Amino acid sequence: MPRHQDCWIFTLPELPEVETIVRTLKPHILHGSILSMRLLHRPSLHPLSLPPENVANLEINGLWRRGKLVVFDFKNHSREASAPTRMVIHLRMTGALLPYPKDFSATKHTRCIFELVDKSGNCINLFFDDIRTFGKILVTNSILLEKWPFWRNLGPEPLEMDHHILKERLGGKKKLKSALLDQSVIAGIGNIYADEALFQAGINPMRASSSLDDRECHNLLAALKDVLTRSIEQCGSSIRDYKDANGKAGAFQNSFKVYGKGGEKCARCQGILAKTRIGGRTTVFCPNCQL
DNA sequence: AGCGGGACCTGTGGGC
DNA sequence: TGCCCACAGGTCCCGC
Repeated sequence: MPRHQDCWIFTLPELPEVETIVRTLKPHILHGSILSMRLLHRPSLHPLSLPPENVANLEINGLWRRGKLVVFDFKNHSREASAPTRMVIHLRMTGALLPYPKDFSATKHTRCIFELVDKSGNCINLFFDDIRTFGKILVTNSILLEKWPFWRNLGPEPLEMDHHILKERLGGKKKLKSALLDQSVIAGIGNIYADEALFQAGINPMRASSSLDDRECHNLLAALKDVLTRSIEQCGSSIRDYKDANGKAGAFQNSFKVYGKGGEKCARCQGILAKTRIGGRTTVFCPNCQL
């Protein structure tokens, strides 16, 4: 049976894409119950995870985002101490969470299937599809979760930050671009929004992160909030069009000023955008506008 | 401590 | 048409 997902799928899910996924998934699964978890690909389970067998009869009473992570909160009906109270999914590069009626089958990229009953009593399969298999599922509880350094060290949310905090967070010795991608400095920023925000703020990505003054930190945070907020309003960015995506793709890719545009003209000064690598990541910026 | 490089992975696209 | 290879990205890990 052909798939016609009601939720967006993305490559490279960063903060706005994960926010969009959470928002579109909520009406389908919030206050539903996960009956079971069928793991089809072992490596997709996080090494710190409780076993999939522990997932049984868990009511989803919270679904939210932290950085690039999707977080499920469970109410435990079985009252067993071993029952998970939380599940965290990192989609990494190509992960997707797709709810379908239960008679839809897996694809070759399906790594896990959650069988659930929604709040109206309909049977739903929530598919975790992941082409490149970098994504991880962590079934956990609040105590176990704190043993995961990535979670414990996750930096503050950029949309809830003020620029004094950003200045403090950027006080290390990294290059600015690397600092923005470091999830322990600030949560949720990936390659796309780092480059877009740095361009909008007119700041060179190769600068030492601690070299930014108050005004520059203020401008950078304003730019970050602006690109993230505008992207969320447009349901994120879709880098590649999945052929079966039912036309529901994000639109913010049409607003990119620098990402993927190395060698093209700068929209501001008409100079040529430079493409380089910083911290192993492709970085595009305008050497003329970004000082 | 930070940085570069490699590893992990697969689909895509350019060059020949 | 087909083959090869670079490339894309987030995070971890290793060695300098």
